[in-house]
Amino acid sequence: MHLSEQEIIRRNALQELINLGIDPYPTGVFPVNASTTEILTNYKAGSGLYEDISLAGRIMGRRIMGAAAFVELQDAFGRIQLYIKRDDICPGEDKSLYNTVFKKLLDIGDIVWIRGYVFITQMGETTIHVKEFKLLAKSLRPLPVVKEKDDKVFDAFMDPEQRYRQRYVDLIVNPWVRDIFIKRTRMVNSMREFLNARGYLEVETPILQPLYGGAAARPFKTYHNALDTTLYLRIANELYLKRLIVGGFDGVYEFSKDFRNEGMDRFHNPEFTQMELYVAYKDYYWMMDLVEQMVEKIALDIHGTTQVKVGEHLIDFQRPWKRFTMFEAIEHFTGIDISEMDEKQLREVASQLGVEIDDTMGKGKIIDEIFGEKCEPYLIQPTFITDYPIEMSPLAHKHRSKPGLVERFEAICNGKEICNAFSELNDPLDQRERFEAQLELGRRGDEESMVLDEDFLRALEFGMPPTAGLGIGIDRLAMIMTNSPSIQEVILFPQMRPEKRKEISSDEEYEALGIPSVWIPILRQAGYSHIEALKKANPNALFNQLGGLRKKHKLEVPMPTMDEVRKWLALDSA
RNA sequence: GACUACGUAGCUCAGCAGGUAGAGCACAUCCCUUUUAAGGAUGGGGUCCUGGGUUCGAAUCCCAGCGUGGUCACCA
Repeated sequence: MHLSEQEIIRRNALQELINLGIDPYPTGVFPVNASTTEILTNYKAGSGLYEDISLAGRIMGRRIMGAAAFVELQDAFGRIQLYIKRDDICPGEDKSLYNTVFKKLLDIGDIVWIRGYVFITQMGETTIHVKEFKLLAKSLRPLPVVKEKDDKVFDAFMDPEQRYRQRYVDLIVNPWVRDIFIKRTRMVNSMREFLNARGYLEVETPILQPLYGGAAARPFKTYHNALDTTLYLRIANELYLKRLIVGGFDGVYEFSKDFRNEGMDRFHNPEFTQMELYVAYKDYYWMMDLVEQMVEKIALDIHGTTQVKVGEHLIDFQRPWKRFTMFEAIEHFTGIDISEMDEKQLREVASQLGVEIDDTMGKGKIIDEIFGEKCEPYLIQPTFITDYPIEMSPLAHKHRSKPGLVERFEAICNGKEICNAFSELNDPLDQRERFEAQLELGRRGDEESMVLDEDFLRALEFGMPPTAGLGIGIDRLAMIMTNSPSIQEVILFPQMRPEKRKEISSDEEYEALGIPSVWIPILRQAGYSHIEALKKANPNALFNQLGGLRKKHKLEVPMPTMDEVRKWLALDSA
């Protein structure tokens, strides 16, 4: 394993600690009776508070001045300054706890426990005067050091690749990241409270499904050995929740991790979270009211106000939200009333508006394209769009009065869909026809068409009450509620291409080639970190390179002969 | 999938009329008992993403690949 200079220094420090009889990774319960933020908000000079406190956390900065030092300690809530004075922690003759252990063997990143009392420095900073400290865990890798003054950040750790691959570092170093995920969880908690207060039952349904349904998407496929069968990771849980409505629950919901085998971008992660809710004896109008109430509550719970800043916009979730039918929205943004048009007229409108369509698209798809291009991006404040074309909605109930449409709505916010809901289709014969239309699309090559689920139809045939259903994208909503520009910012471990680790040969492998151990690190540094690379090397070039490195590192070892080098490479010494 | 930008020290970045690799932070040594993004001095640390090509000579120019971001396409 190749270690940087700083890593070697830390490992040496680790060994020295052990030699001093200090366990660098002790176990036990370490009492903590305060937190950083609590102290910073409550402490006042002369208040008599916090005279004997214990804290644990990570060292994030050190300013050493001879026999005293200031340390930045970070716990789960924030940072506080510590003051460590040599003669306080080393009252006797032996000053090694300060001079050696603290000054030389501790580093930024180490996790420590401290005990002391709070005071305020001459600079006015609330600080803990440390009487006692203990190392809880030694850190072997240098942490990026981010500094800040007057809200200006210096050397910010912002490379997205490193931030997402090493989220633990991101969380240590960027306090706003922790904040985003706390808000996300508060959002989920807020929804759960809202739904539980109404008596709906939180359930769990299968993630591994023999048939994937409930949405139009390509699935991930897997295999179960004992059952000798193909299974799919769910793309939605809709059909299972509706089975539960058939079963007699009158309100069920699930926070569902769903999986779709499609492209990734700043709005799509292959695994994402939806909350789906189904309530019997209700319709989509009723569901709109529920969504308004729930999202308004979320904004209030997270921000204490209904107004949320998202990018350039201030979005206000206060009820009631604007409502448009899809036809009204299109007329509003384009001035064209398409409600009575046939497919030919729609095609003309599309080309007139510069909306790209192709011959395979039917009426519903064309309308959807026009809406997606001309309306959706401009809907910034939360808006309900209702009454979608039937072709696009194979699981939604026919509109009670408008032919060709279904009782469906989406809430659009910041130019993006945040939820999708309908009066659920509960007519089993109609549902069978819709599935068959989907099968036809599949036969024509649509890879995302739905598959026919006989068991689901059987359930509907037993009778499902009129039901309102809702799917709400948790990641998308979290992006809005935390003002995050990308889905990766609201998923702790977003999907990334697997990190390729460079293969590095062990010392034994080098030695097996007859290479003296002193040369092994030199060879690695010269670029031959794997013996295969070494075997391919040109012996003359290698020989010269070794000579150079020997000089550079002032090595006291004899230079190998050309013959020896050729032997390492398994060449005849000709 | 297409286009585009980027990939240099642990971190943030400079260097690109091709000529021996730089800064700040971090790290090491020494001096400093209330400092604060950075006290002072000195010093160490690089397969300049990988592989080819052009060239006497490539971090720099060209090609390919890998990785990441952005835009577009796809994703109701």
